[in-house]
Amino acid sequence: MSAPRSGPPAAEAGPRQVDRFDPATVEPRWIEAWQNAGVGHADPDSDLPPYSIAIPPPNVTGALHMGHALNNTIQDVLVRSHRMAGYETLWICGTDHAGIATQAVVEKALAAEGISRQELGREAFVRRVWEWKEEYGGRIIGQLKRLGCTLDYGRERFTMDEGYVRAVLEVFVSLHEKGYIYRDRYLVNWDPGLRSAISDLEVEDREVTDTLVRIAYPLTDGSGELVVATVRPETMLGDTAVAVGPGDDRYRHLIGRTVTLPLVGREIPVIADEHVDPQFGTGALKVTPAHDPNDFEIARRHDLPRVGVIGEDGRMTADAGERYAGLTPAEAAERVVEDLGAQGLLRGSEPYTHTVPFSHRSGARVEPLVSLQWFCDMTRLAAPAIAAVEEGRVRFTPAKWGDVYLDWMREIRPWCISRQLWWGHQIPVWYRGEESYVGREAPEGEGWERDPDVLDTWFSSALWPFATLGWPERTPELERFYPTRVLSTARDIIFLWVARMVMMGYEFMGQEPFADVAIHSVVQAPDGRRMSKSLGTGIDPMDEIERHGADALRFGLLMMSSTQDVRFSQDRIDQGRQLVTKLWNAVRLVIERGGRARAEPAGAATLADRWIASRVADAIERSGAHLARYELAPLADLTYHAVFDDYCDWYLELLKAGEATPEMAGAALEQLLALAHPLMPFVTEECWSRLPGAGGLLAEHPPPTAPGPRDEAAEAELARVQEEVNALRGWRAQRGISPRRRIVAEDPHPLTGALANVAPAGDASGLESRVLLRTRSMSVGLEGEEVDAGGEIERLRGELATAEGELARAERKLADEGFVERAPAHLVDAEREKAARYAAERETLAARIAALG
RNA sequence: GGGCGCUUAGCUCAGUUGGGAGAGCACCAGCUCGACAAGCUGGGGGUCACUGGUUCGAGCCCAGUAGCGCCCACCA
Repeated sequence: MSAPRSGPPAAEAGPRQVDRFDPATVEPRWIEAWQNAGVGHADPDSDLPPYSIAIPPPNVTGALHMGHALNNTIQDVLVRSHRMAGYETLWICGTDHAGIATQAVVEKALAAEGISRQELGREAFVRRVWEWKEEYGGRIIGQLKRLGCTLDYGRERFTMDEGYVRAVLEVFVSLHEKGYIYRDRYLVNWDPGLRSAISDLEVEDREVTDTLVRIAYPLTDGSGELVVATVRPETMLGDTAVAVGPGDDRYRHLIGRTVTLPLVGREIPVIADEHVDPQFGTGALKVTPAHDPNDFEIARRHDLPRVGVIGEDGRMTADAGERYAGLTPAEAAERVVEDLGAQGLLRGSEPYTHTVPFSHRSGARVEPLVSLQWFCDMTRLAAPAIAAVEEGRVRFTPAKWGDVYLDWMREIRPWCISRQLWWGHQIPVWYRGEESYVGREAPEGEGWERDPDVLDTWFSSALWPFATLGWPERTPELERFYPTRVLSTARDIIFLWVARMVMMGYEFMGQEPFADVAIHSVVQAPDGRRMSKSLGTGIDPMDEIERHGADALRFGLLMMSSTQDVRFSQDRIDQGRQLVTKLWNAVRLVIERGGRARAEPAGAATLADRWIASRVADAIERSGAHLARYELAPLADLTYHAVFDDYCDWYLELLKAGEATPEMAGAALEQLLALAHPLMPFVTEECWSRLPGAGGLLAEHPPPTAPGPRDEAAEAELARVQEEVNALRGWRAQRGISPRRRIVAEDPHPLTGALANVAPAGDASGLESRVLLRTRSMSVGLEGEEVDAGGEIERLRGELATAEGELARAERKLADEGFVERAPAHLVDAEREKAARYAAERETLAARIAALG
């Protein structure tokens, strides 16, 4: 009887005003409250067992990106859980100076002012970078706070702060004394864009189509020519040999003779080397030791000279000859081909697609060239780090990443640690004439010049887990919190960073830097591409926080997280937001019904109470198991369903129906808030603060404990209720019967009655003639309704068909001797029970159809 | 060239030892009943990439094929 609402527009009020949860106003309050309470602060003198994590330090250039948001959410979940569980928890906070990246950003800013770093000079430039760091370095820390991360902000470190510089110097000097660090003229990956050497790990291969040119090298004695193939014709100017396969009959007679290098006139030998593939090109390989890694090795084997024709400026050197010096390699290539053509020495060309190294940093094509650099030999450092993973003292999750790590470590090569940059740890080596000095401080005496190069950023990052704790001093923090417990990261820096931390940890602390390495997903753009600013595919986590709140973002990211790459899913963030709202509203209801925190269940617990206690116990148990295995998505999922399904959908409905007590409602809610808190700290903290009887911060609450024991009987009984209620709801929906219309049933469970508006039939036999729904445990009828025989028969026939299908299926299985003999007994029994039940149902249905028809 | 991973509902993804395929979103239908319309209830929707094998039984184990992705690698 709903009269159409009419009247003045004012009366048409929208939905009733509700007290909504607003993350934008609530969340910042708690950041401050946690900070004031010292929630992230770690005390090395505490008696509690330690639990520490070192944050992968974000670059000072940076803003929080989605990968940071996920990684730091994971770490905060771990840290908050352990803090609640009674560990003295330290989450080490800090940022990385990120040599190349930061220098590039500042250079770019200078360029906008029309200044180059060279014009500014080194000292002034470095000052500018420090200013930049002061201005922007704090931004990402602020963003971590906004995400809810409970780092120990009071102990913030920077990879170039005073103490850290001491640690780096100490390590360099020590490794040099041990003979691991040495200086050598060696072929390195030269980045002409950066004008610096870069390490193997900073090189990426890209596919490029070049032209393979065939060039004739005349034999010196004039008896013919040898044709070589190359994609880099300009490098011929630096050739010092031609190599052929040792077993290649075409060229056997030429080995030991010489050819005259065109355009240059140098007489160079024809040599035999295993490296040459007779099948490729002409089977003759021009050898340019100064600009090709293979040729470099060939030259070593054959003791050939090296002629560098490309310089560190990326241009042809004087050794390339007057006609080419100063040109870019591309220009030189063109001119070389032209000149060779003029001399009639070209023997054809073809397009050739191959992979070519590019700088990961500047994007420039890497120019391999021989250069004087500092290297660190890794073989001795690697040994204990390999053993650690083999023996399980450092465990990767998922374990396959341990194999990837080991494969790389076992083939480890020297690490080029010097960079021709200005921003970074300057190499602690001084020169005076032929003398050199390696030390923590400048040597005594006049005329010493410090090595201008700086160390690879990862050299300092490798010390992070112990340098941040005060090493080389034996500080209380170091004693207490090293080794850390877990390193959380994506897989892309396993070699660059993780492996090097393990090596340095063993070398300088004699202990692994962390017990676990938890590798999480890389978050891709929704279309599967990389999230990147330049591609325009980036999604800013701060935008998501602004729109949906940090809790929703955290939950969504955890749901997405996995062991493989995942596409960013807005829907998961929405799911998080819904859980936030649900929790909020649940608390409102519980408060309204007199629920309290820390409530002692007064009277006898009801069935519903026993059931929710058991469900909460189950959720807590499972969450602990997931947490221990770094399974964050299942953890988030079970939290969602514990709150949504068990507590809100079922338990609170029972509470409203008077079948549960406010005491248990409060007690269970308290534990669910504690359970969800590490995932969604803000809304849970806010809810906690509103719950009568609650005091103190949820962040400092003990870990969730079940408000009652596991209760199989209660769970089984409620499963029956759920089955009945679901059947009734489905039936009502199908028949268009309002939930408000009361129906009768033969022997419904009392809770079914309460939830589904069902009353026991006064006269069960009377009901039998108008049974409209049958579940495993009850028959349902509608009072006052005459059964429409036709429609009812049709419906019953449908049910009959289903029952017969199920029966046939069960019988088929039971007829299978293999199944009956070999399957576990409980499965066979279950199948027998099923067969019996459906057989009975078939009879009942057939009888009812007969009665109606 | 070597290695690793992926392929499950329209979309994004779960699926722990092999024992009747799940979630969120989307879609359809019905609901304002005092926690929640940022909601509730119900529903439809899948040849688990393909082929073969092992097994009483395979999304799951094995072999192979195809497509996609990632990592490592010194063939001009």
